[in-house]
Amino acid sequence: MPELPEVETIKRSLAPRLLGRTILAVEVRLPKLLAGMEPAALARRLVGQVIGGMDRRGKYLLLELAAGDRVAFHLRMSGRLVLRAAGPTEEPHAYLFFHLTGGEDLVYVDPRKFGRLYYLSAGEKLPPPLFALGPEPLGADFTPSLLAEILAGRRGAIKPVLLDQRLIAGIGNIYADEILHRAGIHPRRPAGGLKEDELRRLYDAIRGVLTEAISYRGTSKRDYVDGEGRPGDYQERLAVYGRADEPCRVCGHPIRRIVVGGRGTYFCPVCQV
DNA sequence: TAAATCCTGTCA
DNA sequence: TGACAGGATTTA
Repeated sequence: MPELPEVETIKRSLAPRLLGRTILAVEVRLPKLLAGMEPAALARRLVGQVIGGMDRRGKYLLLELAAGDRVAFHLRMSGRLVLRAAGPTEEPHAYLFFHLTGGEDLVYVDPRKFGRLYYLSAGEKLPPPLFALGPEPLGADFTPSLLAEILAGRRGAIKPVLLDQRLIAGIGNIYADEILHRAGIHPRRPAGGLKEDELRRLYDAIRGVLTEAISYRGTSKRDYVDGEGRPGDYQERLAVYGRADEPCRVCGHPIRRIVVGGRGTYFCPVCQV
């Protein structure tokens, strides 16, 4: 579900409200969420710890504990992390509860059960999926020349490259399509074959689309809400994603849907070459 | 490079 | 009823 702008929005909505709170109890209703760890072991580690802040790496949401340990959430397709008043819940897909001081619970809800949680001890090496992440596309070190390096020599289509978290961290299916439309690049173009001006447009589109989407607090197509349960607004700004047969906002030609790298892909056959 | 897999919900 | 869904890993 959530891509970089959505995870960033959740982080911003939760961070000020979680800061300084103590975890009183942990309740796990879906053990497989824990990626190998026993529910009792997680509770042992967390109870009594004070929350020091939140961070984001790619699509991972990091809950930072005052002692230096961290909890990494990956929400995958349908995960939500929300802070709300404590109390018994029979909500069908609420699978993890952090009971906090201040009378609120941090609750993880995930109908499709794809999400995962990793406990990261202070100073410990990151587990493979986090360790292997590519650069942050909004970070200072993500430069046009770094993008050129990442794409150089790749014969595969550009869209799956944008989706590969080991190459660039945080772009998902919605924003890959939006970025390629803004850049005027066909999703099946070989990644290593872009001309210099196309590379520059792609770079600007990556930073521009992601930054704009954050300012609109993410895209809510179905499940996504921020840490307070509020949907985002960027769905109203989407140029191509989910708009098959509707007119391109730039040229009026109908948007097409194809499959690229196994993912539904929306693009304008006139604007994107 | 593609398909299967993990899951449930929604929509045509 | 079948197709599809904002993700990622494993297998062929």
